[in-house]
Amino acid sequence: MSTILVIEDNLDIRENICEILDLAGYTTIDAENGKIGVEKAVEQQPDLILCDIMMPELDGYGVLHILSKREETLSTPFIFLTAKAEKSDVRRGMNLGADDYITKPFDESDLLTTVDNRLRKHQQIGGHRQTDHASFEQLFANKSIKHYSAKDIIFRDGDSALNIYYLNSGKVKVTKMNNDGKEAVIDLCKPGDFFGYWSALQNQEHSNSAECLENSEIWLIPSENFRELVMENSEISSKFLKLMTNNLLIKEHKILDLAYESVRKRIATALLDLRDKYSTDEPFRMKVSRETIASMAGTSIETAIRMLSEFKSDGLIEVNGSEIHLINPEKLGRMPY
Amino acid sequence: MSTILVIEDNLDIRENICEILDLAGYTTIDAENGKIGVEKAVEQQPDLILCDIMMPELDGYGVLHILSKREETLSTPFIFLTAKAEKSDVRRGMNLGADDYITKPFDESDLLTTVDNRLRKHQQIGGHRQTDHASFEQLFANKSIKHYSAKDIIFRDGDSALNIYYLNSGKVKVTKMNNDGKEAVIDLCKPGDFFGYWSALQNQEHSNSAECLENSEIWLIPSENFRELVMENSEISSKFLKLMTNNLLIKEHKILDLAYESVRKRIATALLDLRDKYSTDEPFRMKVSRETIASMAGTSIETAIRMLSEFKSDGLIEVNGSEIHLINPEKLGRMPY
DNA sequence: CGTTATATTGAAACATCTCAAGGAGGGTGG
DNA sequence: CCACCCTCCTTGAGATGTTTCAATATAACG
Repeated sequence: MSTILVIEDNLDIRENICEILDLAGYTTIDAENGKIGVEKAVEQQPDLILCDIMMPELDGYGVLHILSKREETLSTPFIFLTAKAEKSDVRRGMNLGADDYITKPFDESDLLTTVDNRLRKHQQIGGHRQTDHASFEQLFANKSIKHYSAKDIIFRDGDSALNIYYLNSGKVKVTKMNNDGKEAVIDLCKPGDFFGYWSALQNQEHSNSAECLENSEIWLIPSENFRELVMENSEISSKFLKLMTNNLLIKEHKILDLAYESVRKRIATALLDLRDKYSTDEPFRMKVSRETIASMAGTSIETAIRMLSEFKSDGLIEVNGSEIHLINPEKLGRMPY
Repeated sequence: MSTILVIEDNLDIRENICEILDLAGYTTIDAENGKIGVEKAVEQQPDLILCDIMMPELDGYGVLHILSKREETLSTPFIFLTAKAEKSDVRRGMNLGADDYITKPFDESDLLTTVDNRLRKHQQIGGHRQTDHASFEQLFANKSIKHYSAKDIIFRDGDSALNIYYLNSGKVKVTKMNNDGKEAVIDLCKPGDFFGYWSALQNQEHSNSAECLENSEIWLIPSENFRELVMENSEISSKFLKLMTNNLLIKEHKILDLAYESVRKRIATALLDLRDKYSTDEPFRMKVSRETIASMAGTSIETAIRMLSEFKSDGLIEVNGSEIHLINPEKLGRMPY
């Protein structure tokens, strides 16, 4: 579980926050002023920092300023605590690079939701931003850029893997079809993801198909280049190893789900997956075809719809047309059956 | 599909063989004598060679002798065609390094089964032998060797990934359990396979468990070493990239199967998977618990048993106790529902 | 504004799971 | 060497979850 540093001068508030976070299963570190906060942040590298603005010694702005210069903490999510929602305070904090803010007094769920969202978002971006760094320039040296619209097929099962693909913007689903023409979603790609590279590594044909879910800009990298770089450049090969590891772990999990979980639960998981990939901001709403949802959960469209109606009457989601709106994602995740 | 070189001086027989193989979907190359055969073998590097023994110019032994010296063909499966099953002929051929032999006259299924088996076996060994080469010595430099008996747990979900594992001999299954305690087989390992390295790469805890199916010798490599080597040594990292690619493709397929195939078909697939991993020699027979089969197919033990009884009454398999014997694997693979 | 694609619902057919009970084999200790 | 226990395998029958087919409603699009 994640570690959270709480920097707050008021003892009561500090203890209260730590207690709530502890109960929610986070590990907490506390600091009673800005100076100590900075020290502990650099030393212990927490996964997220909650920090009061008004403090003696060194105020919240100062803490943020320092931490955003240091290598160790520069990308740690930073949330301000402000006594009252003074617009100007908040604006200044956000301009300095804070990720979010919470106004005091707050209730438990405010705190937990905000913390949770930021942690999740950070993991995504962490996975994302890594890719457009350093030695990846080489990889993109011979890229060609293509634009696709929704429903365009990027490649099909059986096409020879001439390129690997980097999704710069948009949404893409990677699917695989069985002999009866039923389709399963193997992967959902968000901006910053690579896809179609497994087969390219083996110098084979694509074993799956890729289709755009909305207008997308995709970078094509010749497989040849990719293979060479992977062989030579250990930075790139280890990056891809990590990508594939992640992928494998996700697929393992998916196998387990498909083997033994009920459709109801699989649909819930599909919705949460969609949120994790594509949430821009809470509350999460999104346009997805029922077909996509069904093929993410490995079930028929009708069954998928039935489950959605159940969720709707349970007050977990709202639906209008193809737009789905997650009202209570937490409960969706805790679904017992 | 694979390419097969047929070396045979008798025109009728040669054409007959090629025709059968063509119909079965193989690409064929033919050669009317040993000399031409050698030339074509070196030039076109077929995936398998069928070769008559008695031929003018250069006989079958000669062909085998030459080809087993050449880099290009040294590991290509080589099957002799002998006019009558003269024991001595056959023995001499096998001593020279032939992989199998077919006695003329033969019927279609003889030919196809033998060819099929050899191709499959070769792929396995190819996948296996690769690993104990060259720079893998470094990987094994700090290994410790452990012996486990059947049903021993090697690691559990949640253990920290201190080592990666190489199965030197025996059989291991890697499984993952869901909250209800139901287990799915994620991977079956045969000698020469690595396992438990995904989590080690990420410096995380194991996300699955590994259990021996029979007495096994396992080499443990400290994760630390492994991670360092992967970073530095591009030969190793690219080898593992390939391993993971394969793994991903297999898992993709498994996801599709679990999503939409009937239990009947999934059980058939599980049996064939077992054969592909563990067949020592045809006909295939093996001891596997019903539980393992069930968790490979993602179903309950009872259902797995019911399917096995169906297969039994359809004459596809034979069962005594926990030993299963595949009588008609081809038909098992072509199972329509 | 019509036409097509997509979403929704119902009811029956079907596959699979669960629970329950019995059988076969293998090993252990008396 | 036999009786017993334990584990694993097998079968039955009812309950349940899921799919399918068919009909209708709604949304999307040019």
